[in-house]
Amino acid sequence: MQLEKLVAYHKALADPTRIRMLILLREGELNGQALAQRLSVTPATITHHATKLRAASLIRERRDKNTIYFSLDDYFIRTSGSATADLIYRHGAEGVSAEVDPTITEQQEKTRASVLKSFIASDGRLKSIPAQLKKKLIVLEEMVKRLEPGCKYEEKEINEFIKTFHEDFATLRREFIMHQYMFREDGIYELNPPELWQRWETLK
Amino acid sequence: MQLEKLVAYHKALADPTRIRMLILLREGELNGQALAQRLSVTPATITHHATKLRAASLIRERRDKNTIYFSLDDYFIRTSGSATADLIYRHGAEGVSAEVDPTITEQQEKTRASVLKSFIASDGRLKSIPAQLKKKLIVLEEMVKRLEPGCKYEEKEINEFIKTFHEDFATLRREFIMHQYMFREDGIYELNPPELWQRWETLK
DNA sequence: TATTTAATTTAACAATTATCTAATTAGTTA
DNA sequence: TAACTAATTAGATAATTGTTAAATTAAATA
Repeated sequence: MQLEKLVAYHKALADPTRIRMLILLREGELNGQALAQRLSVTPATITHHATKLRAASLIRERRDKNTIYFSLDDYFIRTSGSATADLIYRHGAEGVSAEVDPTITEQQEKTRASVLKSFIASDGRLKSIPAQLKKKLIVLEEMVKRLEPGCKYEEKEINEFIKTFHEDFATLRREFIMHQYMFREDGIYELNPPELWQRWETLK
Repeated sequence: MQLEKLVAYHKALADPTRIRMLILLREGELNGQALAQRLSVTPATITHHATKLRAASLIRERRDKNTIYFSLDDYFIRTSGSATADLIYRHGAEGVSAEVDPTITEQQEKTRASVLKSFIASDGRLKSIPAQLKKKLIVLEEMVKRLEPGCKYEEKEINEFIKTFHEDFATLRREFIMHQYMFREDGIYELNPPELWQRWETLK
C-alpha cells in the first residue's frame, strides 16, 4: 500500500539523531564509528538508525575492508521546496563559526538588477511571480527586505503586505516560509535572520 | 532550534491515522465526530491527532456553535515534488471505485505534440529537461512509456536507459520516482501503474 | 591459525505514543 | 436554569521505538 510507504518515509525523518546523521553525511561519507563519535552514541545505535535510513532510501553504503562507509543517497538531492533537504544541505555554513559575508560580485548584482527590472513594474508591484527558482528568490528577497526584523506579524498583516505586490498572497506567503525568509508559529509570522534565507547567489 | 521543528513536522506525518485524516480533509472540512466515524476511532483519538497536526501547521480549525470544523491549512498546498502532498491531493480518484479514463482533448494533444517537438531532437534525445512542471511531465511520460510494465530494472539498467535520452541520469531517475512513474525498493526499479502517474493533463 | 577491527545482533530497559473509557469543559438551546 | 451536544482532558494500557552493554559475525592481517 502506498500509505505505508509514505509513513515509513516520514518516520525515518522523525528522529533528531537520524536527521543529524544526514547533516553529517552531507559533507561526505563517514563510517559507523566516526558517526557514533560525532553524535555521542554507540555504534549499535548507528546501526539501528542506518537500517531505517536505508529502508527509506535516504542513505547508501559502501564497504572497504572492514569498514562500511555511509553516504547520502542521491534520492535525497536538494529539492527546491523541501524544508528537509533545505535544512540538511544548508546546515554546513551554520556549524562553521561565523557567518560568511555573502559577497556579491558585480556580475551578480547586474543579474539581480535585471531580474528586478523585468519582474517589478514602475508602481512597485509584481508583474508576475518568477517560475525560475533563482529569479524567484531575488524577487522574494527584495520583498522581504521591506519587513521589520524582530517584528511579529498577524497573518492578516502579512496578507495585506503581500497584496501591495501581488494578489496571490497565499502562494507568496507560502514561499516566504518555504525558503526560510520567515517562520510561523501559532499563526504569527516573523522574519528569519538573513543567514537562514535561501540565497540566490549560490544558484546556477 | 531549527532541527526540532523539522522533526516535529515529520512526526506529524509519521502516522497512518493522521495521513488519512489529511486525505479526508482534502475534500473539505469535517468535524471531529465525522472524522472519528470515517476513521473508526473515538473522538478522543481525533483530538489527540488534531493537536499534533495543528502544531505542525497542517490543519486549521473553525468553530460553528458546538462544532469544530477541521480543514487543511494552506501551508499544505500541493507542492511540486512533495510525495506527501502528492498522495494526499491525488488520493480522491483512487478511493472512488474504477479509474477514470484520462480522456485527452484535441487541444491537449496539440500541446503535447508541440512540447515533444521542442524538447526532443530528431535523434530522439532530449535537448534539455523542461523546467516548467507541465512540460516536464509530458516529456517524462513519453520516456517512461518505453519501459516494460511489471519488469524489474537494476539501477544500472535504468541509468543506461535514461542516458539514451540525456546525460543527467541522476536527476531524471529521481524525477521518475518523485512523480510516481516508478517506485524503487532495495535498489530495484519498477514501473508504477499509470493511475499513479502524475498527470500533466490536470495542470494549468 | 590467531588476533584485530568494525559492524551487527540480541536482550533489556526507559521513554514515547496511539488508543480507549470515563469524567469534564464549553457552548447551545429549551 | 436545566438539558443537550461536541470536544477535550485525564488516566490507563499496549505497542513501538531509541538506547545501551554484551555477545557474535565478517573481514583483514600478522
